[in-house]
Amino acid sequence: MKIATFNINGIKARIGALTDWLDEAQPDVALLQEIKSIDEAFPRALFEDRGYNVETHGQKGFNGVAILSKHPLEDVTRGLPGDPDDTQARWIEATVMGARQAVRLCGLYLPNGNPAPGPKYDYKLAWMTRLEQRARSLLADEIPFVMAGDYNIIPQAEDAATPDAWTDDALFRIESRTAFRRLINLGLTDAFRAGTQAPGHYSFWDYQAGAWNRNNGIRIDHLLLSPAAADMLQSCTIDKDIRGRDKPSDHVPVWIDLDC
DNA sequence: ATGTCGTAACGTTTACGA
Repeated sequence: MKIATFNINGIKARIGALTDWLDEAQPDVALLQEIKSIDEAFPRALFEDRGYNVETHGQKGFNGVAILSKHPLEDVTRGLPGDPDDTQARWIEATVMGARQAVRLCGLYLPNGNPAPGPKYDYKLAWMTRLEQRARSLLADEIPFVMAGDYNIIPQAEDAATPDAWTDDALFRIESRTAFRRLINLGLTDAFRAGTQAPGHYSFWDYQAGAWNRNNGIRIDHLLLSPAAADMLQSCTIDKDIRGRDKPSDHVPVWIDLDC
C-alpha cells in the first residue's frame, strides 16, 4: 500500500499540481496538509472522480488536513486529543484495511512555532506533548499505525542544507528536536531514515531567495511508524522533482510502500 | 533584493502566516 504525505499549501492554488501528481503517482492514500479551506469548499468531487474516498478537517484560511484513500476509511476522527480549547485543524485519523491487517492512519500538520521563544512556540511544544500522548495511546491499542505529515521539525543537522541558519528557529531549536526524539524513543521509526543516513535529502524549499535553485532545503515532512508498521516497511521515497514544476507547493510528497 | 507565496477582506491593497 502506497501511503503519501503532502503539504499542498492551499487547495485552490494546487488543484492542477495535485491532480497531476495523483494521476502519475497513484498513491493508495494521500495525507494532505494546509488545505486552507473549510470542508464545504474542498473540491472533493475532483478526487472522488479519481476513485478516492475523501475525509477533511478544514478551517477558514489556514491549516486544515485531509485524507484521500482508494480504500474505504473507517472510524474517522478529527482533532488531536488533549486540549478541548484548541480550535486549529491540524489532525485527522482513520483506519484502512490492508490485504492482511488494519492500519491506523494519522495525518498531522504540526505548528510552525515561530517566532521562538514566544506563545506560538509554547503552543508548538504543548501540541507535541499531546502528540506524544496520542502515540502512547495508539501503541497501547496494538494496531499498526502511521503518523504522517508536516512535522515542522528538522530532526538533525543532516536534514538541512544550511543548519547554522536554523539554530534559533522553532523548526530546529533543541526543545523541538528533543520532542521529536521522544517520539522516536517510544519506538517509532522515521521511515526515511530507515533507508539511509545520508545528508542532502529535503522535502521543503522556501519560495524565497532562490532556495530551490540553490537546493537550500530542509527535511520536515515525515512518516513515523509504529514497530508493527515498521516491520511492514518496504521503501520510503521523496518525490523531489515535484518542486520544480509549475505552480508548485513549497513542500513535495513523501511516501512509503507498506506491505500490509 | 527585508528577496515569495496563498488566503481573506468593509478588497483594486494590505495584513497575516508560513
